[in-house]
Amino acid sequence: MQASCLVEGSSSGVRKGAWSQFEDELLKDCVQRFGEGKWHLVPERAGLKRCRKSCRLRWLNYLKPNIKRGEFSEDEVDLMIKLHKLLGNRWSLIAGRLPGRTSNDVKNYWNTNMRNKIHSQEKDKTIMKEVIETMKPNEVIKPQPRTFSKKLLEGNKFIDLDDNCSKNGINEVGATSLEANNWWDTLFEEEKDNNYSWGNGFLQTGFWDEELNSITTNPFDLLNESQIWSEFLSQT
DNA sequence: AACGCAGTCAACCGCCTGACT
DNA sequence: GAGTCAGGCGGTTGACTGCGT
Repeated sequence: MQASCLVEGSSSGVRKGAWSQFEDELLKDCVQRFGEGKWHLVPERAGLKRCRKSCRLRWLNYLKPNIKRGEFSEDEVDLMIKLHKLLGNRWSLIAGRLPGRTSNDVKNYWNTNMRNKIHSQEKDKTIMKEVIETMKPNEVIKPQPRTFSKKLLEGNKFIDLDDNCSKNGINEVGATSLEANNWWDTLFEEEKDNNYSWGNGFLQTGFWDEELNSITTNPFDLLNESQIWSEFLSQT
C-alpha cells in the first residue's frame, strides 16, 4: 500500500521533486510502448528512479496527450461551479466533465480562484452558505468503484484491459480503456449518441438525470420542485 | 537592486477501495 | 475472512514566479 511507496521512496534511492525533461521522455516512451496502467512496472520498464505513484501522477497531470493548459474559459468555470455544487470536492469527477483538464488543475483552480471569489463575496451570505454547505464532509459522495476485474469485463462484453491498452494505448480523448469503462464516461457517450445539444464541447442539456439522482443523497437541496439535473446544470 | 509577500501549481502524502490470494 | 497489493483520490506542501515596495 502506501507503505510500499514510502519504503521505495526512502530506502532505494528513489528520486523526489521536480521531473527533468529526460525523465519525462523516458516516461512518455514507456507509456507509449506499454500503454497506461500497471504503474508498479513503469519505473523498471522506463528505467526511472521514481515510485509508481509519482510516475502515474506525472503522466496524468502533465504528460498525457490532450491536456489543456492555460486559463479556464467562462464555460468551464461555470460548469465547474455547478458540478462542485452538485458533487462537492469530487475533483476527479468534475475534471472528467471538463475535457483536457485534470483533477489537480481543477482542485488548484478552485483553491485559488474560487475561494478568493467567494471571500470577496462575503456580503452575499447566501452564496457563501451554499458553497460552505457543499464542502461539508457529510455532503461528499463516496467514490464509486472505478476499476473492473478482467473477469468482470469479460462477462460484460468489455474488452480485455491489458490487450486493449497495449494495442491501442490511449483513445482519442486520452483515456485508457479502463477509464472508458467508467460508468460516468459511458453516460457521456450515451448522451452523444442521443444527439443532445453540445456547446463549446460541453453538454448543455440531457444530463444523466437518473444517474445523478441515484448518487446524490438529497437532490432537492439543489433542485427546485420538478426540476431535473439537466435543467439545473444548464441554468445560468 | 534587494527584499518580502502572495499567488500558482507540480508533487508528495496518507488514506480508501477493490481485486486477488 | 484476513492479508496484501495496486490504483486512485483529496488534502497539503513547498518551490517557483511575479509584483509591489
